[in-house]
Amino acid sequence: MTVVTRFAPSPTGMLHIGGARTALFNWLFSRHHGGEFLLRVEDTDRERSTPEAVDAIFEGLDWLGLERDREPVYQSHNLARHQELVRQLLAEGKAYHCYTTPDELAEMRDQARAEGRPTGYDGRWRDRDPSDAPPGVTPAIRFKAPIEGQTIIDDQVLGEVRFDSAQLDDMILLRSDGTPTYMLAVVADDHDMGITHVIRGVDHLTNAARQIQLFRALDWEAPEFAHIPLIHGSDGAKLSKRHGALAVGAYREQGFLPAAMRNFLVRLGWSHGDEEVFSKGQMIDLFGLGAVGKSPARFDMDKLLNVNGHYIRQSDDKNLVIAITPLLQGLEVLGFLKIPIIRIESAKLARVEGLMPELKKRARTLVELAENARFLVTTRPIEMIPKAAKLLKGDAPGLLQELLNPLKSLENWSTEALEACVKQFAEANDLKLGTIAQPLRAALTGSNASPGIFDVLAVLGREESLGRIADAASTA
RNA sequence: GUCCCCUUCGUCUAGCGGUCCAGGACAUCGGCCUCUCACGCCGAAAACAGGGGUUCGACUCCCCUAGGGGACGCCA
Repeated sequence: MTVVTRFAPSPTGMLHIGGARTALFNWLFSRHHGGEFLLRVEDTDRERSTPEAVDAIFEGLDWLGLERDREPVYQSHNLARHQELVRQLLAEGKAYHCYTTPDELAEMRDQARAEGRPTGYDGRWRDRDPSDAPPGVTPAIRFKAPIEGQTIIDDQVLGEVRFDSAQLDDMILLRSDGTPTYMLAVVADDHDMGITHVIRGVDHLTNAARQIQLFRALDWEAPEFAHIPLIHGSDGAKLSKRHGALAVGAYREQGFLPAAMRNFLVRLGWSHGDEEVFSKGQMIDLFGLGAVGKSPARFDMDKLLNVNGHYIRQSDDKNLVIAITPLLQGLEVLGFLKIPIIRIESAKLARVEGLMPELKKRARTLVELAENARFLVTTRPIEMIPKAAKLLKGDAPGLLQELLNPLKSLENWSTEALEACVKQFAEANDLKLGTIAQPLRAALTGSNASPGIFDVLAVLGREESLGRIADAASTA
């Protein structure tokens, strides 16, 4: 049997971190088994679904590298089939018309809660004669759920979970306006799409029980279910925008790499011994539902940052330059067009690439990387941060002025030669290296922290370096 | 309120009855490297929620309590 999984978001919002992980697990599971990963847009909701949200979800999945097989299914397109199924259930006596109004329902729930009873629908129209139907009320259609016994979910992550059937009320299959509800649509579409494994958040656990009942009523075999624990915020509460429930697009903007995101996400709930780093291929090889934990995980930004830093260090220098070039240019939005504010000559980009091996050790996001590389592409006189300006007080300008001479006469502008030259200068003047290196750093980078100063000198080149040093020397 | 699920260092987790005075990673704190900041390396501190069982032996199995989470819509 070929494994077929699906990711079924409702396009009422962005693709957030929890949804992304659900998608990842479904994708990994299908890839591991050489099966298919499908996408279904659950847009049975009236106005709440938007095309923008659909686009955002597709973009998010693309960015994460979770390619789908087959074209996405739009649940709303299956309206006729859903309605037909309800007619069938009705004809078989497995569903019935319910004339209870929303107000009555609310009243019923309040009372049940007050009396300590389950708050579900009490089945008041289940066996009532249709001739009792009040005039002017268009009925909804409810499922005639089994009253006795238990419904058992053999969950691939949680194990066996049982619900007393009495606990599961008669859910609505078709709204009074004739549109199908989620519960019916999911079952119908999962069956029609040939879904073999449903992997989703535990918030769907009770739904699984209801859906199993529906599968039985329809005489269909239910898929396997796997309910994965939710992701909580750093304070243990439900994940909200305050602590990371951002759209995946927001993470891209913050400079996270898809590979890092995948690695971070897969480790939230899944593990393989002591291993922390997994390539796409390794994840696919190793992933299994048996190694998925049952307890909820908290979102940890520090860990994400660390993982991202790791992947940045592993990345190819050229690719990193390409990735940060737009950040370096800055983008001005004019209508639909994004236009670079600054044109950067290729010679300057070459500097960035030259220093990249050093730069990438110091960044945990692409945004940070770009910021740290910015001094390489700015034009003289460069800006100084306050801490750098401070380094250029006192003797510093004078020392830099003196350093200019040996530097100017240097034949070979290489890291090694530059290091030898500056060290010799320090020794000759009885200075600790730091005494000259720090002002030099400020002069060249405008900052008090940067990659090794000799590397910076070498990458900046003779002319630019000398110019920047002269600029700083004349601040006195 | 009813039902369901979960519970190992601050966080993510390893552990599937003895190999555990509990291992890894992030974060934290020391140290080394050192021109700064990083990277890297070395080291430290840090957990089996509590109580009962079962067993020769429980982090591992069962029960209870506590805490946390989820579901209870003519939303998905």
